[in-house]
Amino acid sequence: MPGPGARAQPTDADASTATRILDAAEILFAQRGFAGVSVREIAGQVGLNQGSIYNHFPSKQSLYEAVLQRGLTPFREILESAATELTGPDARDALLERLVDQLWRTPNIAKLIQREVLDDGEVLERLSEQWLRPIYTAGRAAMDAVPQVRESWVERDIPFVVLGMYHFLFGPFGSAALTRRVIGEEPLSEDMRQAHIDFLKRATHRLMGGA
Amino acid sequence: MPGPGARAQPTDADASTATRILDAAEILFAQRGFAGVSVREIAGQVGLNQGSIYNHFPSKQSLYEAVLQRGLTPFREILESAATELTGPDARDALLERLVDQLWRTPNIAKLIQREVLDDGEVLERLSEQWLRPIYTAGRAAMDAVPQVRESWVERDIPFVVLGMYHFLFGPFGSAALTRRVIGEEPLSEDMRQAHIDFLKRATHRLMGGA
Amino acid sequence: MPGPGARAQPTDADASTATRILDAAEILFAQRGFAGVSVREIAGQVGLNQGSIYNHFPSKQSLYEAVLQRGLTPFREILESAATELTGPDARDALLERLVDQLWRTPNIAKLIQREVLDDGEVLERLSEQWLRPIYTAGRAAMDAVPQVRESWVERDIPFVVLGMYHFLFGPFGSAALTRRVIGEEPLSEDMRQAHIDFLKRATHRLMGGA
Amino acid sequence: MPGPGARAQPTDADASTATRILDAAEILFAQRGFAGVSVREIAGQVGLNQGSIYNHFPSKQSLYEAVLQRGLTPFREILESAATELTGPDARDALLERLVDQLWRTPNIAKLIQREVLDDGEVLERLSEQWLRPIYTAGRAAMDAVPQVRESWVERDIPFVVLGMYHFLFGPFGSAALTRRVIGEEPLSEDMRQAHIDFLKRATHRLMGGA
DNA sequence: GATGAATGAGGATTCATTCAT
DNA sequence: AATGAATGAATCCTCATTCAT
Repeated sequence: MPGPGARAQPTDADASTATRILDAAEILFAQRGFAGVSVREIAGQVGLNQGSIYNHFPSKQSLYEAVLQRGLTPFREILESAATELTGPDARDALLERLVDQLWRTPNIAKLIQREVLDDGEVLERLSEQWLRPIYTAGRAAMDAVPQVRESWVERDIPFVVLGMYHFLFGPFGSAALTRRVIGEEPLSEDMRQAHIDFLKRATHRLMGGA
Repeated sequence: MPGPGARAQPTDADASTATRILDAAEILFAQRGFAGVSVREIAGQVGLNQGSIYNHFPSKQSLYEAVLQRGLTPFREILESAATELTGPDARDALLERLVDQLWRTPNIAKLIQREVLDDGEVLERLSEQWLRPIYTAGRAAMDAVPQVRESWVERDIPFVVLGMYHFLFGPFGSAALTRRVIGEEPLSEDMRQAHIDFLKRATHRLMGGA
Repeated sequence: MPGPGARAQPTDADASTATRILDAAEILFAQRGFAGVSVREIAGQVGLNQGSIYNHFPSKQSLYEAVLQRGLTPFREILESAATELTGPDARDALLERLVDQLWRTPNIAKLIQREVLDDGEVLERLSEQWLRPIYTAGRAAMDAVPQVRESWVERDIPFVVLGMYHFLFGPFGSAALTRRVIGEEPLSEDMRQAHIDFLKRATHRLMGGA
Repeated sequence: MPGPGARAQPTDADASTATRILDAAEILFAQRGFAGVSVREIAGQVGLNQGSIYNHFPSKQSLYEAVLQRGLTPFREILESAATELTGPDARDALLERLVDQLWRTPNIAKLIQREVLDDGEVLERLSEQWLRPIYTAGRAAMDAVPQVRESWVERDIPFVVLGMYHFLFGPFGSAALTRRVIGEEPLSEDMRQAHIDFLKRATHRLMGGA
């Protein structure tokens, strides 16, 4: 089983070329965004000629989308099963754990998602309509069903609580630089991973008013 | 007094050219990042020839930095005064209020900061060393002085609490698209601004273990 | 009396602006050629705004020509008087001395002339037709009148002898870098000036077959 | 065997693209200098898109250096073998002949070298340290060994004699325009080539005091 | 006369993409 | 599949020149 950040390392030479391209692209796009990365650079990272990329992906845009698609698929699966089962604190904790687990497996994807959110890109549009809105609705329903939540937040807070959950989940990846520079800890260590999971449960519990 | 998002609208034609360039650049850089914006586009937005930009800023990079510098100055002032006075819950709430206030005044800057954090850019480096680290140290000291905090979090959580505060503050701007698409609310409305401030206080209070 | 290379130093602030522009332009054009120098750079050297140049010269090209014109005028006068008097070795030596003298007074002009020759520029065209060809004709007639020359060179050599004279005269300026780097002497020193004059006489005497 | 000025004509369409670029660049750089030539113009001369140049040379500067490098290599070889064998008048004449021969093969290079000397460029720096200074030292030693030279020049003249040799060699190429305009002869004709060689030997002999 | 700002053309270089080999 | 070379558009930036102030 690959450890966290598996794709953050340069990939084995014997992986399929398409996979190696995806891996390199994922890292670079996560580091500098779509516009900040050139096809040449990706090719160079893979040890490939610039034009060879186009034997595997019809365009830079489609390569980018393939990266996202590959990275999002596990989340889609997690969310799909969750949407119907969000019944109580335990289910919520289980969901959180699976999400955090997956995020730590592909931290570049976490960054890419945050970039997409910042860019308000097309991918976000599709993502929103298909996965996030349903999950949000389910999540709100679940929260509404918990008396402690209803009592501890006013209606107006709820969106922020949800957004807060998003940031609690994704933040550590997008803010890795901040952690390193300001807090002085290596953000993607196994140590931090454990701490992230623990914190998430405690913080959620607290935000949920003790439930 | 200019309302929230003052600089989000194209600026008056009678403002100084440099200011109009800064305004246009701020909006575009916030929307699409440094690499995603061309000098030509900025110039076009101002109604200027491409080369005329260089009568006011020696390079695209320096224009970008000027945007950040202008946007960060108010925060610098807020943080400067705060660093010495972070004495208790009231001081904390006051600081939060001033920060949120400023963020809502210049939401583009909030996005730009999040982009800088994602990019781990040079600006972040300077920012970290000069202001964020000191503020973090002061903030941690303040938190350590509060018994409720010490009791309610384990040592390991603290960095996440701090990061969480960052996300509570900045998140709504960077995630505006998410709010609009998933939650279905207009994220930069006056309504949301009020809700943001209220939520922040409540959430902080709660994260601080009731203090 | 100004020493050699008078115009090679930045000029007095109280000289007329046009003169200061000419001085700066002369130095820069000599160093890097017409295409290698920008109007902005000249203006900067004079401490003037870019546009101010155009209060004194209608275009970069015309400034360049003014530099040449100013620099060439003394030579024109020398050559004009010489063309009619080139009667024997003494007249020849006197002409040489006056030419070398003038060249050392304005070494930048010497370089500029060599650049013009390399570029086969328009200035060279006018120069050739008006002064150089007449002087050449007169010079050849003078040489033909000297038995030692007739005897010591074949007809075919004469153009090269003349060209050689040109290079003996102008070479040390255009090749100043060579002198400095290869021979290891400071090429524009007073010492070298004296040596140049002495050498020229000896070399000419020798090339002229002892006359 | 290619005649003189072989590279002065636009090159065969079936030569390698890099070679055709080098050929076009050599001609243009010789005519107008580095700053006076645009990449677009070189590309146009080769019938290539502007950007295609960069498939063969990473920058204009490096293309320029490649032109020089290619042109200088034969001289390097000539000088390398000569530096050790400069034993007497015959060796000197042989060296001269080989140099003139090579210069007439690549007259553009002769002009380029003169431009470099005028510009005091980086190439000149490297050239000086590696080839010219050693050759100069060897040449001076050779001259010092010849009694006629010692007797016919004063110590102070020697650098000028050496510079004079340089100009006798390279002058006709850089001054081609002068020859054409003032003397009225076609400077790069086979006729002139022969005359150049003959003159050089005679002039050298004379400058060397008959040796 | 000087200035700062404007302009359009052109500077070198990079871009994503195509295509023959 | 992979490559090297080609392309046209776009990149940032500098150019000479103009003009209102």
